[in-house]
Amino acid sequence: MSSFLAFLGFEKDFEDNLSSDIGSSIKLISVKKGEVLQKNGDLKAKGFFVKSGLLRSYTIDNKGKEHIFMFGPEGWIVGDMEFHAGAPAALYIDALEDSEIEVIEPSVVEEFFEKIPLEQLPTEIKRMSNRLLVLQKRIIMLMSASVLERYDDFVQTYPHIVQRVPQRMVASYLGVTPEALSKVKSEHLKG
Amino acid sequence: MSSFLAFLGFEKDFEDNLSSDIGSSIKLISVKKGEVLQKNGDLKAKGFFVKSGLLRSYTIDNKGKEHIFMFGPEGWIVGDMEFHAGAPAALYIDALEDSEIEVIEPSVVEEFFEKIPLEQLPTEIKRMSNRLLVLQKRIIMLMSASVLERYDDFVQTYPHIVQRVPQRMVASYLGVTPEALSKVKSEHLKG
DNA sequence: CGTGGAGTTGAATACGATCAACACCGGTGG
DNA sequence: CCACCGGTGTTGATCGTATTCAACTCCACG
Repeated sequence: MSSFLAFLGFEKDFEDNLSSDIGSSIKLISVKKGEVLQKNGDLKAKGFFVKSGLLRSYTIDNKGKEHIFMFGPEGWIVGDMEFHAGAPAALYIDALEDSEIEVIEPSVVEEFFEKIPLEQLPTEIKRMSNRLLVLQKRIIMLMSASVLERYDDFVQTYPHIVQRVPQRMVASYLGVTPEALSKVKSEHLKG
Repeated sequence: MSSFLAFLGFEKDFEDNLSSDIGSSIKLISVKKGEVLQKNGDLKAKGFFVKSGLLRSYTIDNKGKEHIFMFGPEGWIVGDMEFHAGAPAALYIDALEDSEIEVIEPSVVEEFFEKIPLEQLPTEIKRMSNRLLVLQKRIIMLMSASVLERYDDFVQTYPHIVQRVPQRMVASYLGVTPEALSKVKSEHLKG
């Protein structure tokens, strides 16, 4: 049984496939680097379970600048929380590497609720609450930590991601420009 | 049945008491304005269901500045997501008004999982996912919206809160200084 | 009255954004 | 093999915005 409630929380579950849980409504696709899976404004946002490769979700503000909301390496589920209301998607989602993706239709979530074994529930709940914790921490960092502190925290929390994405995307995730991150890092080395 | 999974997601549930669900491990307390319910570093963070009054959760950064993470008016549950790991609390929680509070021990969450009626589950899940959506939106706003945009969004989303807390606390929630918010607002009126 | 918290305003400062130039590297094609 | 190119990252100069520090007003409350 894979982590399905995790759809809601983008939780990691490395071991198996979603499709073994719920046969219907899940299809496997291959996407190439740069391919867009979901656009801002799309109706009926979907979930994307990453079997291999790397996705990202992001917004584009009214000045055309990208802001990365999250990265999705193997075993993670990338999705837009707007999905549950059937509301238009707030996030873009595209591939940073060639990837194998299982696409989860919103309707499957309902289906899942009727099928979940009870003993599985606490685990799923913990995974969701863990995601809430991650978002809580991100908000606190954005409000109260310096760029350097946020960068150090990111490197420590996601060391594998740092090596796979260009630095300008880390900057985007941290909420600063690539130039600012570059300068802060070089300042740090001198200090 | 009140919203208990909501503990994880700070969800609102106006109608009834938590204590009717699970007799044990819940105690009712009265706190006065200014009273501190939880400190940063406390072991075993608790949940606080607000029967009446108003709570807030916040951090204090290494320069001594407060940053409000959330407000908790009647019917909301305020808590620190660190609770689930038994980790030290990351947030302070105190009362902005005299309040009646039901204190939820972490152990009760486990107990709840064994008792929840199945037909209640989808509702609880939706509430949790709604909280994830709220946090997602907050992150996006912090990264991509101006102070004025964030303020307008806050007023529209929580009109009742704006009237009950001093403006400096709204500024703290938005991630700016009270002076900056004051100036942005007066600029806006002229324009 | 007087006191303290809240909000506003102004001046100086700090920090990140913006704009521009350049070095570096990895591919591609001549 | 080399010349070219696009993407990336660095650095510098300038600009804009929020922070900081300070003074002042306003009000609620003793």
